[in-house]
Formats: sequence, structure tokens, C-alpha cells
Amino acid sequence: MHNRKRLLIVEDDIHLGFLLMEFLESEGFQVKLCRDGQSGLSSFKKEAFDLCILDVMLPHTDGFSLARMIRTEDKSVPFLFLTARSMKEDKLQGFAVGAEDFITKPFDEEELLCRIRVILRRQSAQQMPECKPTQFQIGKYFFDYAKQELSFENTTRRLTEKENEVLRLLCLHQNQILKREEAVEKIYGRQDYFLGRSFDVFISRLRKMLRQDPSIQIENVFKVGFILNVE
Amino acid sequence: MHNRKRLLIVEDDIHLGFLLMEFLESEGFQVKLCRDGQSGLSSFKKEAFDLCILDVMLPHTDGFSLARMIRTEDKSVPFLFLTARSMKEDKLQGFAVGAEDFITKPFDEEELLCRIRVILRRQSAQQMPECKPTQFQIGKYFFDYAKQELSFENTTRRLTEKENEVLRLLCLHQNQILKREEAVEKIYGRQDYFLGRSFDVFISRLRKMLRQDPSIQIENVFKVGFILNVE
DNA sequence: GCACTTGTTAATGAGCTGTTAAAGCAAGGC
DNA sequence: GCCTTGCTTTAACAGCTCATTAACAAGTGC
Repeated sequence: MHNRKRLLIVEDDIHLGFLLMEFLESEGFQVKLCRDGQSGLSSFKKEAFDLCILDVMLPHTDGFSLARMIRTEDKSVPFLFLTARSMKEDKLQGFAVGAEDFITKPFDEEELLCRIRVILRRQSAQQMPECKPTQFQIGKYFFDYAKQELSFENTTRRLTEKENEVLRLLCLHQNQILKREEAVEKIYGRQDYFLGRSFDVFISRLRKMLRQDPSIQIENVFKVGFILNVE
Repeated sequence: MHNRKRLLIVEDDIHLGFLLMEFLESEGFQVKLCRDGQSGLSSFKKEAFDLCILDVMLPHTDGFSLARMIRTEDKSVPFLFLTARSMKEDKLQGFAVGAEDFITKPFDEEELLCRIRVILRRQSAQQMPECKPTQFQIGKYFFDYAKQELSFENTTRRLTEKENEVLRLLCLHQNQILKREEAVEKIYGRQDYFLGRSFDVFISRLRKMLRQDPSIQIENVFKVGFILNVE
């Protein structure tokens, strides 16, 4: 249905913004143009986009802060930053936020287009047709991902968002190795030492929650990941 | 799999090549440096890499041609091109070949590092459609590479990462010689005396694990390698 | 015999992991 | 604004794993 990829552009320079929008629309993209971080974020909350193109220099909220806020909404949407200056610090900060790419103004439209396509190509390569289950039997436990609930016998507890995500990944890989790297990437949208440790904390919490049925366990595979073992 | 990501750098400028190699090795990557397309391609055929960093200007074969040849070997390995000129045509051609990114010399090492990480992050997130088998029958044993498990009758043991890799190589060469050099290169990405000895230690461990079925054995071929013999 | 390669075992230590607690942070109420 | 509340991330520390190294025995081929 929606073959046309949806781009969110946040750019305060009206002239450049319109040029960009027209060019990208002529290339077959569906483009939403916002002029500041506020409206960018609220647009993002309302609709789904395949890629965000953010100017680094924006009134009120800068592009990086906006990216962080969008990232809390969506863990996987890619960012591409536009920057007037070719400043190293900017770039490093941007990549830390999870940027896919940087384009320094003035830029060549064809090149921008190529880079957009590279990002989207990568993106679509990993989007598998998802019709994944949302309910899981784990030994004597019952886990409802959609309801964010974990039940054991007659008691039910509500999971937090992250607990829910981690447990779901484990369940989808039941009795198979869930690779650390893959899990962290899926949950946080990027990798670093602390995110890995944070992930470990959730494993620890889930182990505690699942302790009542000794036939199930979350086993570590050294340097590789974890397995949810269910007999 | 291997933790340290493997990079293939093809760069004819020896000075730059070494700088790059040292920098990236200090950042924890496993780097193979080649000085021309020929050796780059043959290295690629021997070992698996996670990313190819190719200079556009190379003697004999240019970077784009090399990329095309590598692409026929491997449909998914990402490319990153190094270019002295910031030429639009170059970039467009590069993206057409399937480039993930372009870095214009002189470049900042930190930025290059970020861009490498962005590419690898995406790469690792998507499930590699594994074409090689991951399950093997070895005499009375059953080896599951994906689960890192070795079973005999009703007992199953979990292998370590390296044990798993070595056993897989042996299985892929079942009843054929697995050359020392090739094995060490595939597992460690480089060669030296101690790595060879370490490899021997794994052979010894695997022999011990596989002792319960006398019809299989890991035989040494003096100065050449090993054979996993299965009747 | 000699120079080497290989087999095996054991010890070491870098770097992972498990866990708890404290700090950070956002959202909602007042 | 300010406090409360609930969740996530960071920090800290203890404990553990496993690849590598070393050391020595045994095998190979000249």
C-alpha cells in the first residue's frame, strides 16, 4: 500500500526546506516539513515516518535533542542530520544520538538522495513482515506482551515497558540463543557499554520474576547472549 | 560468532593504510590491509569480513570494480569508499555499486570510526540469511552450531564460542583436510605462533569431547592441518 | 641425533556477568 | 513552580568463564 517512503524534515530555513521538500517529492517520497522541534515532535507522534531529516541548528530545540525525544517514541527510526558547519564535535554527538548520516550544507541534492536511499535500503532489508505472536506460555507462566502482563497461577503483575520488550525477545527465541548484540540493538536502537549493562539488569529482574517455576531459566552463553530454556 | 568485527581495507598508500590499520586495531577491530584490488579480492575469498573499506583510486583495478567483484562473492557485505576527490560522479557511481558510505580524504579518524559503527550496527541488527548448514551429524554425536550445543545420546553440552567455531570448520570439511593456515585465519583473522598453539588446544579439547564414539576422530596431517574422520 | 611440529594439561588474567543500590529523569499531581 | 512516584540507567563490586600462554611430553621426518 504505502510504497512511498515517508520522510519527516525539520528545517527552519523556509527556502531550503521547500526546495528540499519539492525535490524529494519529485523523487517519489512523501514529505512532511516542519519548521521547529516542537512541531516536528508532535508530527512524529501523530504519524509514522521511515526517516527523519533534521537540521542541527533549530530554534528552541536543537536537532540532537529532538532526535533524543523522537528516539524515546520510536527505537528504530533512522536520523539524518543536516549541518551548516562541518564540526567534528557536532558529528560525534550526532552519532552518539544514533545518527545514520550527516550532510554538510551546502549539499548536493543527488548525493543526499543517494544517502537517503542507502539508509532506507538498509532499513527495509531488516523489516520483515511482522505477524509475531503477542502471547506466550513460559512453563507455568503466561506472558501477554500486548497487555504487558506476566501471570503465574492466580497472580498477575504488570511489566514495565523494557521488561516487556526484553521478555518478548527472549520468548521469540525460546530455546535458541538470543544474541546480546541483536537484543540491545532491537531494544535501544543502538549499542554501547552501558546499554549492554542495562540489558543485563533486566535479565536479572526477569530471572527473579520467573523463579517460581524451576523448569524454566534464562541461561547465559558467554560473550554471545542468553537463552530462555523451557523444558 | 566472532566478537571483533573484521574489516578489509584496500588502500595503496602504505602510510595511510598503516595509520588506518593501527587506529582501527586499537579500537578493537580485526583489520586486514591489502594494497591492491588483486590481493584484496583474494583475501576476501579466503576469509569473511564484516565491512570493506576501499580506496577509490587503486592501481590496476579501481575501488568500484573491486566492489563489484566482491559483490559477486558476497551479496550483503557493506562497502565504505575512501576518496581523495569529493567528486559527485564518483559518489553517484559508488552508491550505484552499493556503497554504504563515502569518506573524503583527508578525513577525521573519529568520524570514520562513527561511520563504521553505524554501518556495522545496522548490519548486526539484521539477521544474516545463513546459507551454510548449522546442524551436523558427527557419528553418534549431533552438533548444533546455532545453539552452540553438542549432543551425545541423551546428554547435551554447551560449547564455548571458539570451540563452536572450530568444530564447525571441521564439520564443513568432514573427511577432508582442514588446513591449519586456513582455519587459523578464519577463526582469528591473522596468524602467529601462539594462535596456532591456541588452535591446537581447541583440537585437543574437541578430541576429548568426541571420544565417546570411536568411529570418529580428528586426525593430524603433519604440517598441513587436521581431518575430521567419520566412517 | 636434531630440529621441528603436535598433544596435553594446567595456570593466569582480561574481560564478562550477576546483582544490588544509588543516581537520573520524565510525568503527573498539587 | 515543587514534590512524589515509578522506571531506567549508571555505578560499584563480587564472582566467574574461557582464551591464551607456558611448560613439558611425545611424535615426525631428515
